[in-house]
Amino acid sequence: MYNDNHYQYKDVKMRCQRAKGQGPFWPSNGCGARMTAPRQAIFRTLHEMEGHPTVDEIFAKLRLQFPGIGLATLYRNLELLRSNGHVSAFDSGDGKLRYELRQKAERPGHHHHLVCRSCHQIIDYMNFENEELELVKKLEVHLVQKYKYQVTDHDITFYGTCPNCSTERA
Amino acid sequence: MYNDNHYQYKDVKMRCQRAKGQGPFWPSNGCGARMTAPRQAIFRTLHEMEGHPTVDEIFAKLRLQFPGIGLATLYRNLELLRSNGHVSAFDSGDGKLRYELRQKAERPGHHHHLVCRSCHQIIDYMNFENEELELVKKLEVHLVQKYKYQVTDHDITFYGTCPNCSTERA
DNA sequence: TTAACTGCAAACACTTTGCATAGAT
DNA sequence: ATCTATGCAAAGTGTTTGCAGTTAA
Repeated sequence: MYNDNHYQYKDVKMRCQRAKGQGPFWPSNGCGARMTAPRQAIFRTLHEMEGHPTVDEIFAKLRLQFPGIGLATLYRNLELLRSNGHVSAFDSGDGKLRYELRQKAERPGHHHHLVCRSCHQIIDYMNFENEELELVKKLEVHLVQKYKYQVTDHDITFYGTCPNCSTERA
Repeated sequence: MYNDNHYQYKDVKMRCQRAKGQGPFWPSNGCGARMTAPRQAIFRTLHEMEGHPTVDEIFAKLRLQFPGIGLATLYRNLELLRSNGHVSAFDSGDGKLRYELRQKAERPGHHHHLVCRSCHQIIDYMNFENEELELVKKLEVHLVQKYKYQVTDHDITFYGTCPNCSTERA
């Protein structure tokens, strides 16, 4: 049973996950995905969170608003969102997946990550110029030609040691 | 007990993991790391393997040469090697870590990854020109200045669908 | 009305840890 | 002689799955 039902639907468009070429949006499109209160709460929580929360961080916050929700529901929805492209999953090296809304509003420019190998802090950066975009485009075209991959996205991550961890060791 | 002892030490230089500024190399440097038969076999196996094997793939091959070795030993050594920088760990998105010798010989040029979101196949590519190197350098300098990170390395990954998985879905 | 979704708990897969023993230096 | 590494098994951790009941459409 859903323990809490006071959230209203948002204008969330969820692409159909099962068939291609079918009506692409939720709700009532015949592709199966339904908007429920727990799912609604998950969207809401993700929108409210900053950074790259882990599943348990999301779950903790979620439970404040929606006490009865189960962890499995969160996992199932995150996977659904990921496969729909609404959310991206990211492994910072500590074994826990971290999630992030792909577009909090309307594609605010993609960013990349700067990860501390020691404490797993993650910094976003988005200092890309045309230069980067050109290079990436070039690489993509090359990869498509050479390997016949349909490239959908990319990820650039720098690893290192954050100021805190540097001074700790020094 | 070590069940197999017919491997000889190699000229593997393992950086000390515990203190900085101390004698940096193994063996007999006082930093604690010792070369043992199982460890030797792990090095050897990694050298022999292509691609980005998972732990169980490494373990399977390892057992052929060194039947008595324990899985925990492999994990412990991979972590040691990773922290020493001899090996890099990489998550392709299927939840299993994949390992790769950082330098099979003498830094043969780093490569990046092209990952299939569907079957998790990984292709290496190394088509980087000066262009890329310059861009990356520029970004690194920027990141160091702005965030005070000591950047040690980076990773560029393209995601998409491989030819096999594309045709399967079509 | 029916097919999707949920919560719970049990199962899972991968990794880490405790401990007594073996081994490198 | 000392202190690290090993193998085994048990514990841990994060994630997935089976199921009976609930709910969106």
